[in-house]
Amino acid sequence: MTDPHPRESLSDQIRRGALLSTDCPSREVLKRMTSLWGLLVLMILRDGTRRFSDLRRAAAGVSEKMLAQTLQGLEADGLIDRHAFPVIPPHVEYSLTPLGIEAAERVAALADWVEVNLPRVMEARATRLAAE
Amino acid sequence: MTDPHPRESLSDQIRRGALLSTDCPSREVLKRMTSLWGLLVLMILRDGTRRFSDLRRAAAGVSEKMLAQTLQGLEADGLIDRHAFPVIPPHVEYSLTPLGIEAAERVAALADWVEVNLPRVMEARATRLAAE
DNA sequence: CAGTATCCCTTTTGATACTG
DNA sequence: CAGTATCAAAAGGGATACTG
Repeated sequence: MTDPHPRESLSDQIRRGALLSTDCPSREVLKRMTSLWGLLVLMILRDGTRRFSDLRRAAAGVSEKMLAQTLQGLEADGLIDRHAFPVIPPHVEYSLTPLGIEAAERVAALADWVEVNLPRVMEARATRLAAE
Repeated sequence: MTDPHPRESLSDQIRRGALLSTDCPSREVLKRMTSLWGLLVLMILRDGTRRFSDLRRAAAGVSEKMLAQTLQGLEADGLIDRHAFPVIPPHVEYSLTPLGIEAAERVAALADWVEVNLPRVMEARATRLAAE
């Protein structure tokens, strides 16, 4: 079994097809982080610990199924912690791990860039539309 | 028509549902940037101008349909430039716009983080698996 | 070469109902 | 409360054939 991530530049990895190739796990990790709900969960949890139902409210529009799926994926990746209190009714809290804090920062940087530059993007779309 | 992006903190926008709400265009922009092919195209073009067929080779596995669709989306967003030479056979070159260069940097930062920290993520997944 | 058009299959997602 | 199970709807994406 060869290491799919030798020490070479990122663009070299792209050329070699290692980065994000179908069989590279990084693709899945990136997907979970940049999916709409994954991204929202990471950003919401930057503000602190949240319960399942809090997250449902904060990530407006998410279904129970998708939220549960998203949380499980991020937890498996080690980006968030799940702490269940053994009480009835159930009480479960989610929070970012140190790894998740780092990840959330990058994701937030990207989302922030889009928010800040959205006017420029919208202008580009309008200009293009007007030209037709 | 009210401005969906007033000057308030990002987390306030999330709470208000403005960021990435179904009817906010930022969601679509982010989606194009973080889609597998969108991300790859942005990163490949960081190395310089490429022709359509070059991109097909560089982004191994992409279909003509998806590449064309991706390029049109990124072009409409003002992230890449399309320059068609009026010759036969056709010759079309794609490159990053100044806006696209900024965007590509953020995307690359995220992808780099995932690549660098993949071992930590994989370890988290393995640990979790072993605990069952 | 650089696409577009069409068909079809797979994956994703949402609604709803149910459980510990 | 915090999920799981199930089914139907919708979107995503590939293979192929065709065009300027």
